[in-house]
Amino acid sequence: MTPPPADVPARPDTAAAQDAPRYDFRAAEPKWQAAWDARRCFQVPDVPQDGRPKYYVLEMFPYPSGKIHMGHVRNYTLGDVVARYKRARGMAVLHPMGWDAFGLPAENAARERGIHPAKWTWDNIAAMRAELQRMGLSLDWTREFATCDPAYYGQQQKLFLDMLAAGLVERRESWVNWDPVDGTVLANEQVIDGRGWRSGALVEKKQLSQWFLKITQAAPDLLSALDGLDRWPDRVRTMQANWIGRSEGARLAFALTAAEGGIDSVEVYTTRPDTLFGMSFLAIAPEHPLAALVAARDAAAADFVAVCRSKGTSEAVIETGEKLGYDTGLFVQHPFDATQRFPVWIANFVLMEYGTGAIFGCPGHDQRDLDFARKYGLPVVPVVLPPGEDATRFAIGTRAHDGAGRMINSGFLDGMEPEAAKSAAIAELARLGAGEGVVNWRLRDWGVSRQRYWGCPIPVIHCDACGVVPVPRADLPLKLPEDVTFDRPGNPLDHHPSWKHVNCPSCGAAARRETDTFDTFVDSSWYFARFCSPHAAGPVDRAAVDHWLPVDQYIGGIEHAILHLLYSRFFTRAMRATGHLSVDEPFAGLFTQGMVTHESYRGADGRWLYPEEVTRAADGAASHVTTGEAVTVGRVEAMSKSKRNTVDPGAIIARFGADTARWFILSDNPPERDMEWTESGVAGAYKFTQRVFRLAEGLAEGLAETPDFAAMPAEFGPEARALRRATHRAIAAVTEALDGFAFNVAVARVYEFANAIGDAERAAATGSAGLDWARLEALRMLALLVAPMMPHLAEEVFARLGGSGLVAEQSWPVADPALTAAETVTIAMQVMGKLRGTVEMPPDSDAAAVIAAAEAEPNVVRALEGRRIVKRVHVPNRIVNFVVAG
RNA sequence: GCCCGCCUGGCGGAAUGGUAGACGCAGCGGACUUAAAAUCCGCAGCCCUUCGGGCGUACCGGUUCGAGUCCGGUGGUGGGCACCA
Repeated sequence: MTPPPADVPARPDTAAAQDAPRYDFRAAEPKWQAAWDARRCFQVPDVPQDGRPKYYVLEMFPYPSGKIHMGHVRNYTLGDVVARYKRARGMAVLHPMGWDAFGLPAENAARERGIHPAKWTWDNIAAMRAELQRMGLSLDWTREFATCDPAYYGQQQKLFLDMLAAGLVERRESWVNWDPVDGTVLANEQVIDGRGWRSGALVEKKQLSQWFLKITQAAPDLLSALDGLDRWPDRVRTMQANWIGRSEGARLAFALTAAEGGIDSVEVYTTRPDTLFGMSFLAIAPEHPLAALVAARDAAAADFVAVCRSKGTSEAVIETGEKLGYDTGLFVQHPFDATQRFPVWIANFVLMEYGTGAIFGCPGHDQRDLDFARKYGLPVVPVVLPPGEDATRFAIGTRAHDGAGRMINSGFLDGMEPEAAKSAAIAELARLGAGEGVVNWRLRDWGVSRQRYWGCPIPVIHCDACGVVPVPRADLPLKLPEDVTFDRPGNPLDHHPSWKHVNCPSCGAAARRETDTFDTFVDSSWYFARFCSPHAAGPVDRAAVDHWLPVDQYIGGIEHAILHLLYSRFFTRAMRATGHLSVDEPFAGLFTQGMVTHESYRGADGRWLYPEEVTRAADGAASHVTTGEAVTVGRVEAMSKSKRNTVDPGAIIARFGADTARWFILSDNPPERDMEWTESGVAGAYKFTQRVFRLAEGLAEGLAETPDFAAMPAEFGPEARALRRATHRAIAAVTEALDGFAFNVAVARVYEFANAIGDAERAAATGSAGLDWARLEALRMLALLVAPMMPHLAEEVFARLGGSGLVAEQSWPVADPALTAAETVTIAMQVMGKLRGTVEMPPDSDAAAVIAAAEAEPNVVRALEGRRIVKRVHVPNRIVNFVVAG
């Protein structure tokens, strides 16, 4: 075990400090967790009858990697604060937890270490569950499930068959990243610089027949319903809207001057039909059917297509790579002027998945087209003249002009603005029968087939006579075979000796099971619904989902802003269409948290070092704890295993306690921002847990007997009144902060409150009337206010102050407005917006009184000297501002 | 490349268009202690010589009596880009 860094206090359990009473979290945390458990504080029925309003809090469930990381601690702490707070506010809170348990890492572990994916996964779940339970989360563990359990994925298979029957599923060809050496499909993240991560082989695109969920059918609804998601962050809604990508444009056909293998025209989608007269070439995707025809007779074209194919399927790679083209020698005619001909190029930046897989190139007004035209010496004709430019001299340089202006060089469109020209061009295309105005969507159908073992089997059978036949429902769940090996490349399901060989349920002839499994995004697209009735015989219990859905507050990482959330929104619609639930949106409220970051460290030899291997001297110099060699402190960045800048939550909780970890993670900064984990921050949070405990002990020990909380004194002295004002202001402020997800502000208000209690403790010797009672009130309220954040400490303090029952079962306190009112307000006095002083006034003083007070202030008088007051601005209880002339 | 964020003292951050820097961390000074740790109290944006004044929320510009906050642009930095979860 490595010694603690120099700036962290000695281990609390061995620290000297015999004089100060110490909060023993090691005893308290398990004790209160057991107490909550015994009282089943956090369990709710599938269909409650007690009339409390429902509140469903959900954090994105974890992938069971084996250990929780700080991102989990942050996510589940945020959710737990909400759950505990809403429960205290009188709501029936559903707060479940489970495991997103299928996925690639389990197969990687199997290949690398020979562990079966199931054993690896279930062992990881057991370890992570224990860690989560030590955090003291208010979870209903009776609802726990893992997606790799047939009890879950069998229900998912039923949902799929329902969607198949409802016409929401389709089988078709699509392109995948193929590793020819490993004989396997690669995820984009497994393609590194165009090569397979394990084999190093050049990756190629390959076409496979795959299952698709028809999410594009829902595109208009998925887009328009975003408006109603008013408790989602705007940026997530914007990102989804852009992803769905509705655009208005034109679809038009360009006739080839000579037909190629039966193809006599190329269809193009464009959002800029107004710029058709600026065309200088036509470009098709390397996967376009016409490209294949050309490649069949032209070896150089075939080579070019093969090079493009080696780039993989990632859009980021395609769009950032060098723009390359191949001139096919073919020509198309301009739809408005058949005498004009343009070359047809195959271009690597044209995406087959978007529009029609072909574009017309207008270099003057599209940057990508311009880059391409400059590279290959194609003409650049400006057709939109920017305002203030001279048509006879305007030319495009290295920047395409995509802004406003008037049409030039454009025949019948000349003089129009682009918007009008779009309509006119579309009308003309329609008149000529060459094209039409269309709405296009960027969103593509959701390919759910994966050539992997550790996923939910797709429940269909392929029969030569009958085609695709669903697995009979009586045979569900269709379980994964357990006797699989990972000693050779490819999908173990595919080369299992017997699993895929079945008889056709329809005709009885020999047939083959589908050996693909579902994308793990399918598993996570309906788990929130299953949590409502995790033991139901069907996918969901209708009464349970009707009661609990939608999720009132969903919390997770911003990295899921698009795919997971969009797929879940689609799945909810598909489940409604197939009669499983009634809501149309799964998540009424969404909160996206930032990442947890840490400094990174490198030793003299360039190796990354773990934080516990590094110690910092007083001057900030870093060195290795054992060798003493100098350490380079690197950037603060997201915790990752490769940079070794991770901090193990298990170690933190063992050393400082769960409440300390929770408190620090909440206090550091606003939850939507990235937070930096620092050792001094944890130490500070730990000190505060002790301070709260000491404040409570200070009252309990300083008095012969604890005041009777039920008997409020008739009279309070000035100190007691001040404390009571602080107490009720803290209640109001913490409540407001929690409602607004401003947990760091809630923490700050608690600190202020604790400072006020400390002041009262020192004043206690004066014997101020009612002060002991006010201190008891303050400390009990403090316990209630910190309870969502530090639940164990809250219970301990509350119990020591004579509270009966559990804090977890107490109602949230309510501030008394009579006690929170201010006696005076501070009004800022400005001259021309510059602060010249402040004045104390009774609240809601009228303008004349405030202005008179300001004009009597020497500093203001000095600033006004020799100037004429033009205007006096008065904002009640805030400021007075003199506008002067001269 | 495209889409979306973020940028305030040494650090994390606070601030319905109305006193910028609450609160915490680190720091400095003091109390307590034989001493240290722990604890408690106080100070603290930068600059000018003080009463007082100037500057200051990445940078440039705009709207406003008044801008960290609203608008336009620039720079830096982070997330996503469809088979990682």
